[in-house]
Amino acid sequence: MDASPIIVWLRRDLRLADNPALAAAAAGPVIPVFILEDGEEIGGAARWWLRQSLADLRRRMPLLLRRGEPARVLTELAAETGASAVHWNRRYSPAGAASDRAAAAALAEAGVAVRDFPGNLLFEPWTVRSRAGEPFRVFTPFWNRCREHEVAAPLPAPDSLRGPSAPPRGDTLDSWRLPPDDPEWMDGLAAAWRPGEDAAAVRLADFIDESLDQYATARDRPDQPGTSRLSPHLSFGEIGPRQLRQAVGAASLGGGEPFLRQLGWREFAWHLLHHAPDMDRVPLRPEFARFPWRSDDDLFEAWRQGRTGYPIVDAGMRCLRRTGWMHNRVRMIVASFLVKDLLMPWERGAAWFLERLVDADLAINAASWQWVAGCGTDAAPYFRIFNPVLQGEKFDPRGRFVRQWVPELAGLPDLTIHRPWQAAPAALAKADITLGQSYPPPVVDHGAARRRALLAYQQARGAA
DNA sequence: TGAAATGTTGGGGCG
DNA sequence: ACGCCCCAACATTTC
Repeated sequence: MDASPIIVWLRRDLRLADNPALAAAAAGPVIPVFILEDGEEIGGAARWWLRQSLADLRRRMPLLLRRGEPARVLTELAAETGASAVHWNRRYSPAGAASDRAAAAALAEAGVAVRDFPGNLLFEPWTVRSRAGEPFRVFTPFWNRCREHEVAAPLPAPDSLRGPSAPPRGDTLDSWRLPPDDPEWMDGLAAAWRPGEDAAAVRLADFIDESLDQYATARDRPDQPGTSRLSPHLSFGEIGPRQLRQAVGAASLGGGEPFLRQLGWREFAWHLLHHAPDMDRVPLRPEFARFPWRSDDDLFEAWRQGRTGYPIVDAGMRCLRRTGWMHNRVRMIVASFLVKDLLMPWERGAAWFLERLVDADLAINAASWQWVAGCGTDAAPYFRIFNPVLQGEKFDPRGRFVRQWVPELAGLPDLTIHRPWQAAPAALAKADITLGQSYPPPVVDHGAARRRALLAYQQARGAA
């Protein structure tokens, strides 16, 4: 007689390798299921990625698709298939954890065993504590403490997966209509990315071969391919952090430490969100609740479309629109510009990032925007204001990145590519640029904007 | 994981 | 030869 099957509920862990929930079930018949949850908030670019990633996974395992409330879907599926247990790898967002608790309760009620596993983070957020037993609020001591913890080695993919003798039926992927009906920017995503576990492994191997050794310095250069570009693969769990840690550690190249440190920021963000579940909406520093933001739809639209008149900002925003991704250095620059030069509330920028980033990650996004805005606990001080011209000249010195995404400026010489309004009339004419027509003049003067931001900060601090 | 304002120093032009 | 001034260049402070 066939052993009763185990349901493996896959979420943002769309992989076969290093998947503890799957590995623990694979000895007998397995029913892997992905559930499209009612009311789940997922941005347009992420929906596109999810569609591709699920399609890829279904070519490699008999993945069942169902939609609805997980507690109901899973109890029904267990009853239908006679499954004895449901496995999953834990998730850590407030909504995700609540949904998991509800599912666990319903399954227990129905007499179905539940086993949950760690696998999407290196360290469970509640296990990292200071000597005093408190959660950390500053990155460096957090990361130092993490290094004292053991990390399990990644698990191999199961040798084989066996389904039940009578496989249940589910939805078709197409019926979910995941990607928005907007071909204009879907094409850009398709040209830039190949979702899926195999593609993630190739990307990791290429990164280690080509870029890891110089990562410490090259990672700051948007004009060079120095970063891993693994973020969307990691976000969807096509590769797990333990796999990254092992692969990079084994390479023992120069960039290993700084790369793992970046993984550390991911861990820290989820640590913070675990202990401050409203961090995506509420500033961690309470005095920022009364900050005099100036929401302005026209300026926000200029930022979103990449028409601020600051080339490095516009290049980044257009790259995001087109590819669903932006270099981390450029994310800091455009975020600083929105929050400090335009005095716009950081939540508006955060919402746009979640809508358009293929690597949209609730915790990292909230922690990073709060870091830039200065309202996080371990944040850049508010008076630390990026100058978009100097940042551009420092990190894109030949203007290669700007020329790629703001082609109307391509004819300007390197000397003025980051400050076209200072180019000589002859140089503008030669490059076929008319400021105000082919390219906008700066929407704000950075010097004046900086002074205004400092004033607003003092005002908010005084009022607190 | 800043940048601007302010302070200090030392070489060289010049009367 | 000497003192004075100018101003890069660098360092420190401030936001």
